[in-house]
Order: sequence, then C-alpha cells, then structure tokens
Amino acid sequence: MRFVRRKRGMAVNSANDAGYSKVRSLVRGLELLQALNRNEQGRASLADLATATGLHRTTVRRLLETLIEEGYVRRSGSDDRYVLTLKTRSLSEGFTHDERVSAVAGPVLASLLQQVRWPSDLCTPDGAAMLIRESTHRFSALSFHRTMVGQHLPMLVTAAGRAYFAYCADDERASLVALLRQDPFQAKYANDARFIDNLLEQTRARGYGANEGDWSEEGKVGAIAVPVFENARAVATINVIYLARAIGREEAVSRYLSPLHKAARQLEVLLAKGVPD
Amino acid sequence: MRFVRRKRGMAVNSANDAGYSKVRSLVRGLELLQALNRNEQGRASLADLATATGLHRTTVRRLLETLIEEGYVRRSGSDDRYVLTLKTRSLSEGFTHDERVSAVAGPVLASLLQQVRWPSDLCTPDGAAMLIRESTHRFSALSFHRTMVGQHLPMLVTAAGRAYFAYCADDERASLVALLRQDPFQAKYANDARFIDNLLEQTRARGYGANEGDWSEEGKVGAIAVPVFENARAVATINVIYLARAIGREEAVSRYLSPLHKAARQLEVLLAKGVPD
DNA sequence: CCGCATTGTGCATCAGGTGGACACTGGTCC
DNA sequence: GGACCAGTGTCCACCTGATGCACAATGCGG
Repeated sequence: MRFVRRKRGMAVNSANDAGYSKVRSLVRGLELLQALNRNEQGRASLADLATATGLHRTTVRRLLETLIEEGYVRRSGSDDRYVLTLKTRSLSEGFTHDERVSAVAGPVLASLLQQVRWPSDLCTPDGAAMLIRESTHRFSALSFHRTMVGQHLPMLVTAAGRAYFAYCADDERASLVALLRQDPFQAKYANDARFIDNLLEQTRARGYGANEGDWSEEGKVGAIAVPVFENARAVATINVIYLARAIGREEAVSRYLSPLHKAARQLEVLLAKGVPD
Repeated sequence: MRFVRRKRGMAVNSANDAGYSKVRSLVRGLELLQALNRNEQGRASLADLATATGLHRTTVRRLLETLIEEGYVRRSGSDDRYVLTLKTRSLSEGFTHDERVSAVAGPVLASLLQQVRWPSDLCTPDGAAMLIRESTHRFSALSFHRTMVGQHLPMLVTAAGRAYFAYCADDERASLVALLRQDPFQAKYANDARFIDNLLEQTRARGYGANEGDWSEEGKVGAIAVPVFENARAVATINVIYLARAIGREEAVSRYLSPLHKAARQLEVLLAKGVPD
C-alpha cells in the first residue's frame, strides 16, 4: 500500500493486479499503431505489420481497416502501404512532459508524508502559476483541503511558486515576469522591483520558498517549498503546508526542511533513471 | 478511381468503403484515450470518461484497466483519477509533420499524371536528401522504376533536391550546406562555391529545378521540379521524370512546367485549408 | 507461360467483451 | 447523527463480434 490513509473508493489493489483480463483487440490495435510508428516514415505494408506484431494477417487487416475508418491511418495511393496520419497526435497531445515528474512522485510524497504528517504537493510551472500535479492532502490526517490536484497556485505569493521563481533559469524568469505582469492578481507584485528583488534574495538565502498567509485566499496557513532539478534545470517544486497556529515557521523549517530536501533529491534520482518504458 | 492504373493488389475500393465492420473495442479504446487527452492536464475520473464517451461505466473501467496494464495510462495516487503517461507518445512519434503534405498529395499527383503521362514524385526534405513520400511511378505507363516511395534523392544533383535547395529559407539553406559537407557523395559539390552559386542562380532564373543525367546512378533520365510552399516557406517539391532520349529538355519544360506549377498551387490550397479532422 | 509472393474475401466458431445487478464507501444535507 | 446520494468496486451470464481458416485473385519475375 503506497499511501497511509485511504479515503475514497475501496480499492487497495495497487494498480496492476486488477482482476480484469485485458481487452485483447484494444491491446492488439495499439501494438499495431506502435509497430507502424517504429517503421521508417511510419509506413509499412500489411505483411510487415503482421510479422512485426506476430498477429494473423487478416486480423491485422481488420484492425487497420478500423484505424483507417477512424482516421488514424491512411493507405498511401502510391504503393498501398499504410501510413500514420496527423490524427494519431490526438492520442497523446494531452500529455505534457511535466507529467513525467508527477508519475514518479507518488511514492516520494507518500514517504514524505510519513515523516512530516502535514500534507504536501508536487507542482510544476503552468503559465503565471504553479499547477498542483500530485498531493497527499487526501492522506494526511492534518489536511484541511479536499481536492487539490489540478489547482493553480499563483507564482509570487505561494511557497511553491516562490521556490520555482527563485531557482528557475534566468531567461525563463524573465519570461515569467512578462507573463506575471499580464496577470490581474499578480501584476502589482511583478511590477514592484523591490518586492521581486527581496523575494529572490530571501528565498535564495534561505534555500526554500516560504509563505505565511501572504496568499489572501488562505487564513493562517504557512508553507515551505524546495525546487526539484532535472539536468540542472528546475522543473518542479515540493511543498509542505501547515497551520500557522499549530506550528511556528522556525519550528516548521527546523523539522521539515531536511525531509523536503531529501524528497527532492529522491525525485531527482528517479528522474535521472528515466521512466521505465 | 483516383489513379489511372492499378498494378498491385486488386483493391479498387477507394479506402474507406471496405466491407469490414470496425473492431468495436479498439474504436472505443481510442475514443477513451482521446477523451482523456481532451481533459485538462490529461486527467479525468471514471465517471467523467464514461459520460464523455457515452460508454457504460464498467466498459470504460475495463478498457482503462487494459490501458494501464499496457502502460498508456496510470492512476494518480493523489485522487484516483486517470492520467496519461509518456508512453502515449509512442503512438504518434513515427508521424512527421511533413506527412501532412503527402496525405493530400495523392489526387493532385494523379491529375498531374493524366496531363503529363510521365511519373512524378512528391518529396520532402530529410537531412541532406529529399525523401520521396508519394509517387505515381506505379501508375504511369511510361514508368521505368518499380518502388520509389521511401527512397532518398540527393539534394544537389536531382531536380527535386535542387528545387528545394534554391527555394528554402536562407537560414535553412545554411544548415543544409553544413549537412551536405558531411555527406560523402555530395561533399564535393557542397564545398564548391561556384557550383552552388551557379545552381542557385540558374534554378531561380528558370523557376524550376532541373537534372539531366547529373545523378550518376541514372542513365539518360531527365527531371524538372518545382517547390511547394506553406506559409511562405518551402515544404516540399514535385517533380516530373522523363527519358531524355524520348523528349528534350526544351520540350519537357514547355509542356510540363505549367502543369507542375498548377499542381503545386493546388497542393498549397489544400494545405492552407488544413487536413479535415 | 508458370510459380511465387502478397493481398482480398467469405464464413463458422467460440473466445471474450459487455453491461446488468449488487455491494461498499465517504461526503453532504438536514 | 441519521439518511441520502454520488461515485466506485466486483461478479457473472449472455451473446455479440473478433478471429483465423480456406480459397481466390492479382502482379511480378523468370
């Protein structure tokens, strides 16, 4: 079991051991698409694909005919071979590369939760805000929010955003500032050079992004956050969120900063390894 | 019937009217993937997907379980929603954007063949060569080559290559020259400034790329080619190939250049319209 | 003119995809 | 705190519909 607490659904089945057997024709169809993709120019004959997939020739034919009718494949007029179309892109356009980080973050966040008890989030940049991609809010007994994943945290007034802002590459920060000036809520900060300078200096001096009720939407909520690097570039941040009346900033930092850094380093190792397939 | 002659296979069925009924579970699985892609962050719950696709909830579940086992989807630990993975990319990575041109080229080449009788090819740049993506060699009674699609035509000694080389953007041409200098066969031309200058000047003055047996592999084969533009950028070329002993260059140009230009313009219109779906 | 390789077609079989029914959980509204 | 509801997990019997066999047709090379 990956997480400590389960709130929703009854599933304890950790992902792949579901009692279902796969839908065969879907599996085969996807195999087929992959085989086509592997071929030079995404172009192959019926026989090529049959041997590549190990499927019966007529089965391949029928699957291809289906893919054609659905518009994922066309048959070239020039040599009757099968060719990929633009529509195949629609099967992966929703995937953003940042998702890579999220995919491996689950276990890391879980173990962080065990040490810290307070909930934390994994965030990646998204425009003038940080996008929460994974979170342990559901699993923390101390959590005060319900659904967090998918929410946006404004860049300049949250710990997660500040950590990213301070540690991203210089040219990226310049673009961010331009974007932030367009943001109705954050423009006043983005235009305030003193504010920005202080923010950068403090954050870097401390080594973490911090926030104590600066984000007006929240009451007395505090948070600290650290960046996650890939190839020497910041790609995400991890935060820990606590109630300020329960624990002071000093104490939070002394207790949680080191686990946060450890989690970030774990993530970096996993990223460097590459996602298994 | 799109083309004049059919040599291979017995298929006169123009693509989509095949007598097969679609493989339903494959269609549904792909619909599902698309639905996930359309959702914000490629993330959705079971119920979301069921309503989005109009499928029964348990059906969606089983399909998703299959997609998970195959690695295209993972289930987020944070909120049990379904999320796309990097592997979905493998379903479309083989697709190159140049394919867009090829997809609409078939009918244009077919009508060009009817006017010209000699075979022609649609080529897109690929490294230091032009890649033949569609062709009417199979359909021309005057054809002298078998399979052409997928073959590479060296950039500097073929009509198709020269047309592209002369009409592509300046910065792209600079990169091309760098590449060509690495090419064992073409380096001697790429390093010859006079050759390059003459080539550019002549090609542009004439308005078409030409080749009369310059490509050593061929005997007395001639060809002329014109560029195809998209957004004011050359993206492909169309050529016509003839036997030099059957027809002189003068005559070939006077007869075929105008149909070639018309075909190029037709293609440009189709490209501007965008590919349906 | 004949074989070989590749692809198209029709069809009987039964694996397997489907969706109904029921159970369970957590959240919300009085 | 009790009751309701939305969302999900699990099981299973039915019957669709996916499958691959056998046969035919074609073009190509010799």
